[in-house]
Amino acid sequence: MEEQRALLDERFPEAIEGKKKEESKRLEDLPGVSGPVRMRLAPSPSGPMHIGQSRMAILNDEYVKRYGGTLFLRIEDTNPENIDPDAYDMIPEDLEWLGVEVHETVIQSDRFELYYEYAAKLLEMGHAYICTCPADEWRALKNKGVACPHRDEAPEVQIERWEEMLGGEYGEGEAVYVVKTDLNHPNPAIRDWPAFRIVDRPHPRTGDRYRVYPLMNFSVAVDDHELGLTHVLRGKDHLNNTHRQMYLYEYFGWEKPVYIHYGWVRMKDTVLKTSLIKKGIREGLYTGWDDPRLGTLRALAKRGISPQAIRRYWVEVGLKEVDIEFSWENLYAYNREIVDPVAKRLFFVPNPVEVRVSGSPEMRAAPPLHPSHPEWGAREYTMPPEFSVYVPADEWNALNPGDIIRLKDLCNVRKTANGAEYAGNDLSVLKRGVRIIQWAPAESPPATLVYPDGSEVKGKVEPFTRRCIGEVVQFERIGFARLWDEGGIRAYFAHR
RNA sequence: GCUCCGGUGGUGUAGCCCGGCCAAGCAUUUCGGCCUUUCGAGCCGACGACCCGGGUUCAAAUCCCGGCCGGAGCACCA
Repeated sequence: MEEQRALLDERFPEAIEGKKKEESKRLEDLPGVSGPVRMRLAPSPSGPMHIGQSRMAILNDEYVKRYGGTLFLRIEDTNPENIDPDAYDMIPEDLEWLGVEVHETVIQSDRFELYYEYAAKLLEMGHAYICTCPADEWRALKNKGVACPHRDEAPEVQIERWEEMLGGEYGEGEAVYVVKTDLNHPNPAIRDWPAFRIVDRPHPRTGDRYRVYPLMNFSVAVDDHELGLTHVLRGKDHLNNTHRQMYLYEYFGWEKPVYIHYGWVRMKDTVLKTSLIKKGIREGLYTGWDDPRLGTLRALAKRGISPQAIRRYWVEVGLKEVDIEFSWENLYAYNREIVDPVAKRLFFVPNPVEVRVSGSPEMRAAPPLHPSHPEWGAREYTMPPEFSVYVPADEWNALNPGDIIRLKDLCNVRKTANGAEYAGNDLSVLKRGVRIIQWAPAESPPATLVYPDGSEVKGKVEPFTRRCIGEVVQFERIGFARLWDEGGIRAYFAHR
């Protein structure tokens, strides 16, 4: 694929750039930009990235590239119960594939001391407390707008309890660090929120060195400030979190970044949920993170969906707060535009039937590798007299004896009672409505075409296919697919 | 239930802030036609939308009110 890309760049730079310019819409300008921007991607390391998550990556990258500045990758691994150690490597790999340029990476589990420092300060200022009530009691009180007994105790007492919490005096669930906001806030989601909790489970990176873990709202706010972010792009599911975090900004007197909340993306028929995928892989339902049925970037890459198409898609979608329906059709259309000019044409014969053609002379077939680029050459096959070919069974069986059909770029044949006979090479029969089908020579290797729904179709591919492993090709009359050698040729279908 | 968002063709989006140039633009899909030894690409054309109801105004997709519909959050997850 990389080679194809290079080829395209070299020979037809205008094919990429020109099109992009005239057809791509420009992303809306970011409000409040004065000078370089500082933005972030903040995935949690629970698995590789999926198409949904690529939105924030692409959009952040687009803006940092437009305005100049710094893009941080911040791995949010403050919940030891939801970490896949492999994700620390998979996420950067996925970002690189997407063409997202990360300037600096920070990992939150390296920064516990920093969070603790701010936590202590906040206690001293009287804006937080350690609560040792049972969780449900505390929550019930809060929902009624009532302070729990610990809320109003003096900062010295709070500090002391905090030290005890850090020192291991409490077990899981026995103490929690809560940030005070406003108990009478009309939105109960905004009222006092927990900022640190105790977890005994070892962390994949820090082991059992820490047991007091910051919750997302605290670590995110501290890091957003520490990294000097100017703009934060986040899903609107974080709207309330933004409100919560604003209290920290107020208490500490920090300058606030510009927040932009974008809507949800509904994705029908696509498995995105990391936990479900993981379960599926474990149980053998999926072949791996790149199973073609999944919405992971790895799965899309395997099928030959290009990162450029994904970028184009998200740029078109933009940053509105409305929820949207993800459109595979639109993504495929963009991908087709990118892949069509570079994909070699090949014949795949699904459910093949072998047909003997009698009465033919020796022939040379040379179907072009690409109809728009004759200079790329052709796939060349010499057909002996009386040759055999594979053709699609359903199309062949639909013919009646005496019917003529054209083998593309080879010759015409007439169906007979038990085979076929040569019927000349006159192209004018096409005007009379003779159909053209693809074919594969007798010595063709088998191949399997794997569809995104997981179904597979067995067939034959012309021998040239062996030389295209790794590439995205177009099987004529079928569609685009990417070729892999997995102990036999397997083609993963992208789209028509 | 409470709090907060939002509603432009099948899908996505432009316009809405600063009412008229919007009898609504673009992309994609679908359907025709041309071209083509692929049912791909390309070219040409067509269908298709301002959630509803009031109000303000000479004039509303754009402003105001009400309703309806959709979504998010209300975790010691992120």
